[in-house]
Amino acid sequence: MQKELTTIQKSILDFLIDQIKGKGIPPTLADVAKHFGYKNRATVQQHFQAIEKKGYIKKSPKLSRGIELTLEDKFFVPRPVLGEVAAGNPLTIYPDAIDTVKLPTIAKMPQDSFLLRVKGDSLKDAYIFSGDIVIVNPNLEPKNGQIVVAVLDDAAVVKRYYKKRSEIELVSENAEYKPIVIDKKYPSFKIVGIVVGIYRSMEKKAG
Amino acid sequence: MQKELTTIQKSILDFLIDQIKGKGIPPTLADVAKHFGYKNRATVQQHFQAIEKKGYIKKSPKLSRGIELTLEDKFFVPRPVLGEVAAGNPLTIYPDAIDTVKLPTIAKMPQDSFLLRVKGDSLKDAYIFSGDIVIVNPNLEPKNGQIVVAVLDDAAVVKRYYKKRSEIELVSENAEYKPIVIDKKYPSFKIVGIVVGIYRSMEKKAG
DNA sequence: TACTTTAGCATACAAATGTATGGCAATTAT
DNA sequence: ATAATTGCCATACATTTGTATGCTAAAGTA
Repeated sequence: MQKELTTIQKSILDFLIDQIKGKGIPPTLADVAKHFGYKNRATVQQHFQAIEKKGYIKKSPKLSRGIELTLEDKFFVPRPVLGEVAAGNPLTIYPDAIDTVKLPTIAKMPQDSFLLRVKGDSLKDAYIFSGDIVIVNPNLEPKNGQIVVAVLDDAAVVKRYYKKRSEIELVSENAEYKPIVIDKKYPSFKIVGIVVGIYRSMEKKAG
Repeated sequence: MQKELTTIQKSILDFLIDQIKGKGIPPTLADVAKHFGYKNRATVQQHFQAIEKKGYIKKSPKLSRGIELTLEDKFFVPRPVLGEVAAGNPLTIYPDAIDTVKLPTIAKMPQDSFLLRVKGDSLKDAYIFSGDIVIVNPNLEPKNGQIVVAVLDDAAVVKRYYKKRSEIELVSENAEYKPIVIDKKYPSFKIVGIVVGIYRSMEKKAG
């Protein structure tokens, strides 16, 4: 059983995961200190010791960057699924994480990106299906033809994005659904992010 | 265009790949020196310079373990893609997808899953498409109805698995392809593993 | 109140690490 | 024959890196 991490310890562990999974190489004490604005490596050192004591990482003494994640089998990283998003008709976004999926480490998770589970089949011609997990990057500008997550009056949809002169079209890749057309001035409309990847677990589907 | 590596440079690069892929963290000069029996780090240093000059790696100056591989896809950094596998007709497994990875290396992989890129559309009704990455676990026994990777005469296929009395049926989820029926005694048939997940990147598909 | 945990700082030090320079022998190319 | 490349070694040096120790302060707990 693992003890609870404090908020700061958690954020440091997140940074470690981010670096190891993202950059492929664990950071040094100095790297972490710099990232968090610490003036001293010893501060990070002590955080590492605390995190290791609680069993979340393992350190190889004297070895530079000798930090290993002990979390899991390394092939999958647990990530929170923030909500459900409709590929057909709009669905409500839940404020808290609704689920956790084990995301394969190959899946590129850019900084700040998050996961949503897709409901509905309006994107079936784009090969996205109900139950799939989409990886959403909120820091990218949508380009025409990309699949985006958008919010309309507190409901979220996954659609293909097309910018027109004075309006934005959100298109389903399923003839049964008609495009949603939004005037640019529409108040409660917002692009949440771009879908950069899809993951689907086969574990429970045997037939 | 990349220049040819010498035999020694190649073996050092192989070691680098092996460490980065396998251990997850690039080695230091001293690590490499020790592995090859060099009495001096400078020797490795010079090999690195030569290899970098030829474009196979990139070094971050002054940074410990600051070696990056430039060959690869980067998208699949944590795991090499071992080859392509046919969802339609059998396809040969390419050993040169990443030139150091051959099928036997499966045994060498520290964890228990590997990746294959799917070609063909025979599983489109199972929502797996050409270009998708399937995550394969070789340590599971196939159950009826599960999607498996199998090898038939040096070619690999992804199909749904059904065990009959005296034979095994590999079924495509696409009416255009007929099931492959294999007698259990068939010599060059082997189940490689079970597909436990699918990952698809959207990066390059903008339309 | 006293004690523990958390969070941060400063300083000091040994070892690890990357780098620069020069030397030497063998091979290969010009 | 000369030059360039390859492969390896030695030494020296500045940083980087991990570690140890002690100090301060805030917050929570017994």
